[in-house]
Amino acid sequence: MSLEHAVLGFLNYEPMTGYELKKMIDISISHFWPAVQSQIYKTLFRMEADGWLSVETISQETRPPRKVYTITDKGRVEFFGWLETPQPQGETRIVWLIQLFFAGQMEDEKILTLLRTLLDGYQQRLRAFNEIPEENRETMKEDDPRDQFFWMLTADFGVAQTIAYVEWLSKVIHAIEKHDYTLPTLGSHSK
Amino acid sequence: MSLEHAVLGFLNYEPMTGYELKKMIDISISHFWPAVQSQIYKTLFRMEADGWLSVETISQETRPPRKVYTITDKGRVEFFGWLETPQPQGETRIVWLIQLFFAGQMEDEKILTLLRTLLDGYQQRLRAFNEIPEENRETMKEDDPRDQFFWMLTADFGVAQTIAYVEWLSKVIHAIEKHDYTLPTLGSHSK
DNA sequence: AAATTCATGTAATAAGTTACATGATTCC
DNA sequence: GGAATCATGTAACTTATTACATGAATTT
Repeated sequence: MSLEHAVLGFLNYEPMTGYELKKMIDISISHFWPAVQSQIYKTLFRMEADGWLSVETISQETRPPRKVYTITDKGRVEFFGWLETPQPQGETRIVWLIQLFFAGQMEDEKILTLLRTLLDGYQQRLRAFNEIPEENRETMKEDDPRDQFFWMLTADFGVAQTIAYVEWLSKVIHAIEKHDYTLPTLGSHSK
Repeated sequence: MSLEHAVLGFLNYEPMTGYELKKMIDISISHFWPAVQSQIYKTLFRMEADGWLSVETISQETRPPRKVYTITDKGRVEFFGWLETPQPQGETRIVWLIQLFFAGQMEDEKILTLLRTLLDGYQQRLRAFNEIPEENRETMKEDDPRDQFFWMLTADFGVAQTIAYVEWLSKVIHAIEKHDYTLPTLGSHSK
């Protein structure tokens, strides 16, 4: 499982609780690998049982005890082995492409409404991406600049992908608006 | 679940068996919504119980009986309701982006090896996409040209997305080759 | 006064994958 | 002779989501 290795990666920077991990994931890798709280806790439990992590439970008066997880040597070996192992191409599951596949059965106006809503959503997403660096630049100030480069790269990927979606949706919307049902010629993409 | 609605969409063209559905899915929507055989059979069973499909079992001498599924009125209502309902932006789960996120801990050469393997894979995928239309054009010859347009659109999306990945990976590879760790400026993407 | 933060967890459900099982027929 | 096609299914497992539960302290 990949969440496990993401957790190892984070804990290799510094020990953390599940709660803190959740926050880290949300502001970093969640746009290509989201994780909900319950899954993180379950994963940490399993990883500790597997000897990849050790736990230190620190009692608090008013709150539940903090369970601080630390990566073990075994975990570190696992992590670095994984880190240089080629991983499969990711999966893209896009429900609205199923809709589009069957859109021949819909009126143009209804299709256009759907597509415009999608375009709008992705444009918003693009704006959200551009606000990420402002928010995080402060947080990362003191970290290794080479680390920072790779962190930013993944955000840059998100931007590139979203731009591709926006451009593609615009193209399709214009084609349908002009009732131009010329079959897209798959090979003829410029560049 | 979306597989259910994809099944409704296919059965709205014509009644089919699970086996035939599997083949249809493989040559059409599998690149953005794959489905394994066991899942299709399970889904068909559930959908029939829900009254979205009806079954006709046709015995055969040597083989298991063909179970031909037909969409019901209830299923058709469900399908067309779903078809015009806005769906969420898809999810992209890409393991190698987790690797890249933590790549600060790896040597440049190892990162480059990973990235070149990925680039190669996506370029192959691109070539595979360009061979799709040749294969399917015959199969689709007699179908509604408006349907055909939307079918090809989803393949075109696959191409566009893969090109975006290829270009992005090339960019990153070149940057690392030149040891240019300038932080990507997220807002500055040309068009 | 209400919402957010901190901090843990469980239970139920859904969705998807892997692997197994059967077995004749037809194509290479 | 071996692989692919046709055609069904089950069982175990993994991964992820949703929803519930608790409860003080702090911020808005």
